[in-house]
Amino acid sequence: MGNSRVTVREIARLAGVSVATVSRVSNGTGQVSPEMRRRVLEAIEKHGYRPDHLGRALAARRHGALGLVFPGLSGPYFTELIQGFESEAVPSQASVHILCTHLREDSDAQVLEMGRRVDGVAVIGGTISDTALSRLAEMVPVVVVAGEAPGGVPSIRVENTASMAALTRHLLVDHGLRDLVFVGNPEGSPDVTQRWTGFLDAHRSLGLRPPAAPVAVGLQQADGVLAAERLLRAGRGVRRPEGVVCANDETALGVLVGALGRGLRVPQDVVITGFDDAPMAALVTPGLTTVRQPVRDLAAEAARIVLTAVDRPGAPAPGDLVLPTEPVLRRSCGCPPPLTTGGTGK
Amino acid sequence: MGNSRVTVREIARLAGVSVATVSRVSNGTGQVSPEMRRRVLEAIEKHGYRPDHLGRALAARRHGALGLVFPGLSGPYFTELIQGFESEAVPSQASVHILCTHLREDSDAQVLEMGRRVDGVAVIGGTISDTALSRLAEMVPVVVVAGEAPGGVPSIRVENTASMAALTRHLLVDHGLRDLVFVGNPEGSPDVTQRWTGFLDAHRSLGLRPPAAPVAVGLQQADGVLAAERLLRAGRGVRRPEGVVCANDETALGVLVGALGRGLRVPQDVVITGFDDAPMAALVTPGLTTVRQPVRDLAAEAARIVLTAVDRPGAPAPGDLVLPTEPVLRRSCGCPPPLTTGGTGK
DNA sequence: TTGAAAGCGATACCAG
DNA sequence: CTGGTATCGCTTTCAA
Repeated sequence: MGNSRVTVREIARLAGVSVATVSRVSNGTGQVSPEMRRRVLEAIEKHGYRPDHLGRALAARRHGALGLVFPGLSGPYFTELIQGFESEAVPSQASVHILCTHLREDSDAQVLEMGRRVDGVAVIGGTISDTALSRLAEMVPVVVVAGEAPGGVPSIRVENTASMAALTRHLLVDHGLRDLVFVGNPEGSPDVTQRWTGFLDAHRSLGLRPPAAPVAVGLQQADGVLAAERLLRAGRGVRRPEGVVCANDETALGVLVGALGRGLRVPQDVVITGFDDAPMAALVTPGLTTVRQPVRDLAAEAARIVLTAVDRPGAPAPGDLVLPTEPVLRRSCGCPPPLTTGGTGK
Repeated sequence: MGNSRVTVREIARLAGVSVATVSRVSNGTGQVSPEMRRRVLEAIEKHGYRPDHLGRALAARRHGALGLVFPGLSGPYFTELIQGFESEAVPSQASVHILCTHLREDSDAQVLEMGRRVDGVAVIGGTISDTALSRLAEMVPVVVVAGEAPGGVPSIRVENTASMAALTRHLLVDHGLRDLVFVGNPEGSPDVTQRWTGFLDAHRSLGLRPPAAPVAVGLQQADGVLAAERLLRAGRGVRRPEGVVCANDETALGVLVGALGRGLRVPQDVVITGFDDAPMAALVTPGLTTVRQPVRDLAAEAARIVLTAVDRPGAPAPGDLVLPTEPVLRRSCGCPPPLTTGGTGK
């Protein structure tokens, strides 16, 4: 009961009305007499008619879809991002197209192709070239998430530098640590670049010499394990750092696993910090000191920006939004355990 | 230099040819004289014409898009799944729509709505109701991934029961362990159901009594930490299990972190195993004993099945595919460390 | 209030 | 080879 191949014309014929009337009824637009409406609804019901998305989209010249471009999604961060984005898109009847440019050569072309299939796009910072980004922005509304956007393109990100500097200062001043290392590749993502900058800033403002270079690894847990292997191997001339400041929670957890697996005690033998405040951060033993960032809100707001731009092509660009972040001190930096389990703040 | 608002008619007029010829040139179909072709290409180039996706889709009555439905993506498993799916879809010019039904009430309706926007859908098992699945299958080709499909709908999954039984037997027989527990919720996903069955089978075939119930938690790392808290708390009358068999690697890693964080030694104090052979499994210390499953292939094959069905509507359903899996014995079950780091296999 | 008809942008059949 | 034209399914003037 309800072949999906039924068209407006079909319904119009069966109800003995014009296609215009069927369209009006099925969209609730315009005025239709009760009698006509009844006849149409009956036919619609009986044949399970649902207006074809393509026909409608072509007439409206609107896809009813939003795009989301990733470098190569992995881990809780991207999961949150997708869900936050969806939480705004779905209620607006917009489906979500995703594209992982991960390691592909033709990613610029693919993103442009996506631009022809959606009404607007959110691009994660550091994913495609600025030229591609600008060209994309010429075809549809675009917002850059967690990164800098070329002129005219709005962006949204979280505060990285100051909070990472604060966290680093906490380690240097409150815990009196020296020999900190930074785990993460500043080349890879704008977020990491800014966090590395914050790490350096903290050192400099205290007149301390920061390490010359970061431990440039990726952002996955496995990368953290690799970093731990490099940093924490027993003895061997190389001095073990007092603290490992990681670009995100995932790598921090990887380092933590690596440390614990080697029999090291955290924070007594080595201090470890992350960035994100992922669910795991509060659960591991010891709890992970980190910086809380509102990933879900970030993505939801990105979706809102794009949707608004789609609805009102004339509106002024929203510029660059920066969402606040907040250090969360737990046991892994040497702070005393909180009175209740879990995080410090509510 | 190329406004995207140019249409076939525009190009036709500018090149002094008919729209049919423009279409032929831009699609490479039919025969066109070199002279015409040159004129058309020139106009196309000059105005940066690219055929509109909606117009084309409507004419072809084909969206050029595939859908992927998740329960609520999280962790490396879903990451792999998406990338595997994309790896097949993208070369076929199909964009990927995703939908996370996670915790939403109207997920059935949303999946049906998706069915109207794509040419075919892959649904992760246990995500939507069987009725919704059947109705979806009436509108577009569908394949169920990692789950059972109602009659007529093809499915693809990995072998779970036998490999989990083999792994469990290994613990019971080769390592002489008793008091094993299973971490994972069989209600939540078909994969877990089958793994729990395998766990039970191994006990029964050896005449041993398995635990009455699993530790029913989710599939994320955080759930593993919670399970560890419940299972490994010090002393307290409750006897600590000798081995913790987890439904996937993520929870196993969570349990591992929980165990190490409590100062327990693995495998000496407690044995831990997973399922997936995620990248982390080979990297942690001790290496995680697990079962390797080809997640990427699973998703790629799912995409292939859908694409084939889309291209050849008449073709017979491919039935139910089961991809092989393979136990990977590492240190966490008590096996001796391998000669080289990493897994046992190649 | 209702219907006829003109698009939306592209494809493909059928003559010429 | 090439062009005119119907068609895909729906929305939306514009008259009646």
